[in-house]
Amino acid sequence: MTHEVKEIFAGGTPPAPAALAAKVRTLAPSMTRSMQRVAEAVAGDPAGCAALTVTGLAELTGTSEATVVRTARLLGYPGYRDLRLALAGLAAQQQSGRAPAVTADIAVDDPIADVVAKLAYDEQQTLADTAAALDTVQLGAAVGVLAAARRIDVYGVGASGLVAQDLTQKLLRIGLLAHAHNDPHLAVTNAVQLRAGDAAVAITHSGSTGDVIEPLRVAFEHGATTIAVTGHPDGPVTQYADHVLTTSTARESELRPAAMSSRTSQLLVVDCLFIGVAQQTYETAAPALSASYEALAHRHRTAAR
Amino acid sequence: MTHEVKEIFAGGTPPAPAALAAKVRTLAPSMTRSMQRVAEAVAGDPAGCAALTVTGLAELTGTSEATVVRTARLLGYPGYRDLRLALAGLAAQQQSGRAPAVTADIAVDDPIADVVAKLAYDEQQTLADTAAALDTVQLGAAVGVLAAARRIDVYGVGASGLVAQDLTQKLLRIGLLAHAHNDPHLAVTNAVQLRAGDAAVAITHSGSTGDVIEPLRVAFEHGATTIAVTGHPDGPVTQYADHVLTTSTARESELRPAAMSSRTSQLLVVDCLFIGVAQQTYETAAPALSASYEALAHRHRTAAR
DNA sequence: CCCCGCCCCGAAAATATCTTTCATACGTGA
DNA sequence: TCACGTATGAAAGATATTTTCGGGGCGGGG
Repeated sequence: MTHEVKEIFAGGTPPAPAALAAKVRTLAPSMTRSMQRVAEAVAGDPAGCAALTVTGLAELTGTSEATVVRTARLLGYPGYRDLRLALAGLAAQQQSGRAPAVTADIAVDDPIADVVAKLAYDEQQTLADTAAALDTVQLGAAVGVLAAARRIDVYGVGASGLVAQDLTQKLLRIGLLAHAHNDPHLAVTNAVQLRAGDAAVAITHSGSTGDVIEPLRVAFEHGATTIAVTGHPDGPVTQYADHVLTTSTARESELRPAAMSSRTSQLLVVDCLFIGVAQQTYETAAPALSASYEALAHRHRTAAR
Repeated sequence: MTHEVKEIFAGGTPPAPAALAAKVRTLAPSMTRSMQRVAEAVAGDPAGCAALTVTGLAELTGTSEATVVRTARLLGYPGYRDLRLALAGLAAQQQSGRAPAVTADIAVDDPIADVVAKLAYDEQQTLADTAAALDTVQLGAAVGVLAAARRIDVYGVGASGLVAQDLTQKLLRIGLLAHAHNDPHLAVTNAVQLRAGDAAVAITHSGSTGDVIEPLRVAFEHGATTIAVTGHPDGPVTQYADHVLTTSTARESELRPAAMSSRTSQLLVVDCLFIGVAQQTYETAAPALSASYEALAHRHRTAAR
């Protein structure tokens, strides 16, 4: 069963071009120890690994050929051969293009200027990873669903709750009927009302937040079209999701909780959703946007510009 | 014998990195007809050829596998396998070189993939700008204020309200007494309670949002230390701010409201504040962080492994 | 005009590489 | 402790690559 799911997922995701490091991080938790060793080697030294055959990489990581192939599959490639090609591409990009730039962790005694630089760099990296790994087909489908939905419910708690509210605020601005639910009970209560033609969006980094999965399940079972925005596409939440949008998972450190970069990633996805929907509903969205600007204008003391 | 010579030559020339087209031209005269066909195909469509096996490329060029291998040798690679890897690298380079052309605005008819690329690029740009423009002295001072504050009130409405909540969530996690106010009336009511030793933070992009300025003024006048996070440091809000943190102002377009990039910018500033405070209060912050992780753990259905 | 020899070229054998299968060992929960 | 499911590597099986080898075109000499 589990394998079936994995294979379907792998099939749906076309071979990643340069978002490999991100994918490794995203999928690392669902990997076995041996596979993690392989993934680590691959992410750590793309150029070096590209020079190795299956057997070589297996020996290097102290595993077997089978494990290497399995890892390649999990990362979304048909086999090791293709992973190797992608690796070669990645290596070439790294070498020619931008600085590989070592992301040092933020330390307790870093001066504040370093903190700013490191944080900015990390968030930029997160954005790049997310954009590279985002499945545009799924995104397009999700946009279509939202644009056509009679009503949109968005679920998220904690840090993801803010992202849910952000999406809702934006959708409301272009005249769509959206609502963000923070309270799990109320969320479920409202989810019961949904039916075919409605849309439900669940936002959860872990992919296993019960408080968010539950309303999505109810919405799903009542016939609403469901969308999951998660960093763990193999988590339980995807069971009830018609469309899955994957956010990138950056490694966290003691001082920097995962919530920070997952939020950046989620916001990018949400922004893409919003722009996509705005494009599709441009006729109504544009006037609605201007209207909301004007309505807000008088809340500013002086026209600041 | 002839082979010996070729091998020596190949050995002396390290695998070409990206100067493949040049090499093809240089060596073309010394190639036989069939080999020229292969070389031409390779130079003309690296990406396409990288996807082909020896047999595939042989068929495409109407030649045989042997000829393909011979061509690869002539180009300086040990065999076709290595040529293929180089080809993949070249293709990746070409593609990435094309990407930076996304400076343009987002148009109504942009395909979804372009939207993703442009949004990601813009937000990255915003981050870079913000980090570069951020006054680390002011930031350091603000961090000191928050770390020492008895109580922290954060004001923000609309999109900035979410940023206010984000900051509050984080500060609460490390054991500080923080509260976000969305309701302007309640915000003012609470601001009256503040006094010296307390801190108030106002978040407003325009710098002229009355609903946010008002509570900050009250807090300021009651002796609290005040911090403004704004994109318009010359706006009214700074009158009542002891410390001003400037967020970057990106141009907005019809489809992309200013709220989008200002939010990115604000979040970076808020993250920097948070990390700074966490550093200064590390002794208490670290245990508080771990505690909040554990408290949350049981809200996840299954340990995602 | 025909013959001879050189070397380009591709078919097929030989080899390397990748993939799949299967049995074992490991860890986990009852 | 046992039973079950899962992870893992050894080896068989399938592909891809490389090598070998002989046919055949082309130019020069007879």
